[in-house]
Amino acid sequence: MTPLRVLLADDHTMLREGLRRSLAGHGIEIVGEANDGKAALDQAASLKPDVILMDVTMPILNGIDATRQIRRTVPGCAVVMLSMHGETEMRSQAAKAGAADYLVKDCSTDDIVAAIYKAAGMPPPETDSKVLTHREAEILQMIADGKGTSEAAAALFISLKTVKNHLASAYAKLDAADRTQAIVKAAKLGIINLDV
Amino acid sequence: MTPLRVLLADDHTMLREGLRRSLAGHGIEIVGEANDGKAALDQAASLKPDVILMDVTMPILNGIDATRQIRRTVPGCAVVMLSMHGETEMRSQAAKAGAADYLVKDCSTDDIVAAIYKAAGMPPPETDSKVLTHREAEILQMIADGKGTSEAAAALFISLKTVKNHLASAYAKLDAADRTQAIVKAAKLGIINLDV
DNA sequence: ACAATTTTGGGTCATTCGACCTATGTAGAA
DNA sequence: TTCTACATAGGTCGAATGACCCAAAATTGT
Repeated sequence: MTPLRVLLADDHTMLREGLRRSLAGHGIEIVGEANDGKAALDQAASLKPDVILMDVTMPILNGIDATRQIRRTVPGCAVVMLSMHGETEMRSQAAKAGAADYLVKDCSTDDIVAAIYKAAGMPPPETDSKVLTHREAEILQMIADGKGTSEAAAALFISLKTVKNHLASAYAKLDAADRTQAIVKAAKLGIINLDV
Repeated sequence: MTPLRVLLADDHTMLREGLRRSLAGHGIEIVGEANDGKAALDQAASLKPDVILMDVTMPILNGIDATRQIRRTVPGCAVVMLSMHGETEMRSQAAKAGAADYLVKDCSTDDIVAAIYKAAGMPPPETDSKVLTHREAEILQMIADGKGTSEAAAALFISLKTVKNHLASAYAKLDAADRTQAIVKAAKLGIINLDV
């Protein structure tokens, strides 16, 4: 019922925003973001997230060392490590530091979601909040970002009619009377994201 | 810059929601709500809010006793007491327990805001995010809550035209092209609230 | 008392929106 | 293969929306 509370720890803002977007709609709530290992440590203590998605290479304090300390000081937080490459060496170090999992950054969103739930000791919510199709959610997100119907159509290289159809379908599924309600409801469900 | 983190402790859900609404748009973030004194104690420790708005009469553990314990265990949290009545007796007990202020529940939102900032040792943000007039924000909130234009008009006993005018005015101030963008922007600014 | 702001109300206009309908191609599942 | 779901695209139609004007109470501040 209550969404998994996740902390993002990565020094790349762009990647964090991408993750924030990608993880929306999977019952995952991003409760905080950290730029470096030290910040991750602090936020882990104060926010007590269920899971921390932590990059290996970060300034000030690297992800491995941060994980080791977090596992000691905040044992309730599971840590999923992210890395650019899949070096065996790193994997074992991460495991030794107490990481629940180790992912390479080019894996799919579903992989990340699965790893997060596995780390939290929960099964992924399957069809849970997957009320909307990818396309519907994508278009709804663009509307929430301030694009108009025709702008969304242009950006996606599809017809205005198609955008309207997807929106209409989304409204029906969300039981929303208009796009404003749809945005609000989708945001509440975590299907789209109003941040950034 | 960063909003004041406030915890609401009151056993009346309705009053909490009202406060949540009222305090939006004053640079105040409601980080949690508690139903009773014990929950307030727990959440004060875990959330470490800047200020706690605490009712005097609550089940399990009353507000005065909860305040006393919180002031001892989480000295960083200032406590503003709320009461139905302004008994002198209570006031002095609250002060003795370490409350920063004591408000009667029929005071205005501005009074509460002022008390919260005073308790946090900060000046209220004056004209800060007061981009919209009360009426504009009120109507925008109703739209966000799923009401249509005419429903809002009916609820406020004013003309449909007036509602449209307020909305148009709000759009202009928020630099929003339509109501959806206006809702999103207003929510980001904390002027309205998408929760509840 | 006066000025400024807010709230209220009106009108017109083109544009957009959402409801309702059908239809095609492409997947994937049974 | 057949069936289902999805994405794509079109049409029509009435209603709602937003842009652009305007003005008069009511409130507030000075």
